[in-house]
Amino acid sequence: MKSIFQYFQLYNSLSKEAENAITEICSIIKIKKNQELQTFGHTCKTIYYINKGTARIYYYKDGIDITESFAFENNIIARVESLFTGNPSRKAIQILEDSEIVAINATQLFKLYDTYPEIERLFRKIFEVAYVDTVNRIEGIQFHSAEERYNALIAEEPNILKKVPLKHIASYLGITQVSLSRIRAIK
Amino acid sequence: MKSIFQYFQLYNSLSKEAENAITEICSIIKIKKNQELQTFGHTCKTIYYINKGTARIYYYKDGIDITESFAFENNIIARVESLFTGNPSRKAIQILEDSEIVAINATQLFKLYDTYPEIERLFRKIFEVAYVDTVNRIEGIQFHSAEERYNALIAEEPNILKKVPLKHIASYLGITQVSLSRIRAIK
DNA sequence: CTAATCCTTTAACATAAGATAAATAATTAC
DNA sequence: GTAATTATTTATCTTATGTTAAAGGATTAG
Repeated sequence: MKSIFQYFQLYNSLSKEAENAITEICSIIKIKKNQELQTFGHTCKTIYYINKGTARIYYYKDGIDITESFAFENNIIARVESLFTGNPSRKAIQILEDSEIVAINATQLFKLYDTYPEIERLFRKIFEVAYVDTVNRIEGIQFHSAEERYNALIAEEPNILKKVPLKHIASYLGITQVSLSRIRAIK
Repeated sequence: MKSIFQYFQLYNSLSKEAENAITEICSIIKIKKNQELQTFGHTCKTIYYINKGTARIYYYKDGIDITESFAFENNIIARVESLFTGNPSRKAIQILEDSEIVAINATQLFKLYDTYPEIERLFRKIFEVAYVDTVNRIEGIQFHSAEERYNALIAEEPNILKKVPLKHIASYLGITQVSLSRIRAIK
């Protein structure tokens, strides 16, 4: 298991004091499959890091459950549309496998930015990369067929089929479950 | 015409020294319609602010010209997939109306981050908002019809039809020009 | 272990958007 | 101002994906 500080190291190295300051505002959550880590309607004040397990961000669109994104081991998950705007989130975070999660108190984190520019820099870089990933995802959505998008997802995250129900993969890909089933049947 | 510092003020206020430091690394570019502000293949080292005019980021996908995004007066435009990764950009920036552009030298800007945490914070916030916009755009692409997306774009940017050829609007919406023409004919 | 619930597939039909081609309309270059 | 180029529309045919319904599998609760 890679620690959160090894993950941070990929973006920006931190002094021991900065690491300690972050440790102070983190807590570990053990949470079971199908539980809600965060629910709808509140302003998001937490950034999560997945030590172990799988989660998804989802919302309801015309009463239908839509998966916005998945997060797997050793990655960050946050509802940025609320975290960065202060608006209440229309989205929830659901756990898809029994998980161990680090919860970072974002209110306190943003205060640490004043004392530790290195921490502000770390999270700036983390979200810059997430931003680039999102820009690239648009290209995938607009210019690949559903079949191509499905194959690309499997190639990128080969274990996803063991971790995530197909209905969530379908909505993440922007297609119906029936369509996904048809695509899978062809092979 | 709103100055770039009035625009920055919306995100984070700057000391006079920080403003001066930024001014030092900016230059003004006057550039005519249909010119390329930046071309393919180089690592992007510039962030642009549009004082006046219109621009788009585009790329070729299987030989077809695709518009990734538009930028209008008093907004930032940057090829973040190159700026934040250091990879050469597959994308170019084209000017769509005679324009006046502020070019910010990003290499020097990133150096200023070390001296002026307030500048790092400013750009962190600018790109956090851009990131949120991109996350929201995915929702629009996946769960609205082409007609709904077209209507939403017109509602959000009513003057776009005077500024931008329909073929660019079509590729931005992820549809063919023929499809867009059909959608427009219905009304 | 069994019943109930939830997940996935299959089938039949409907529809939005793609592909290609050709006709107009608008813009640009000389 | 005219010719050449570029942009937009229209028409026809094709195809991927949506919609609805129903059946078969898998998982979960008691």
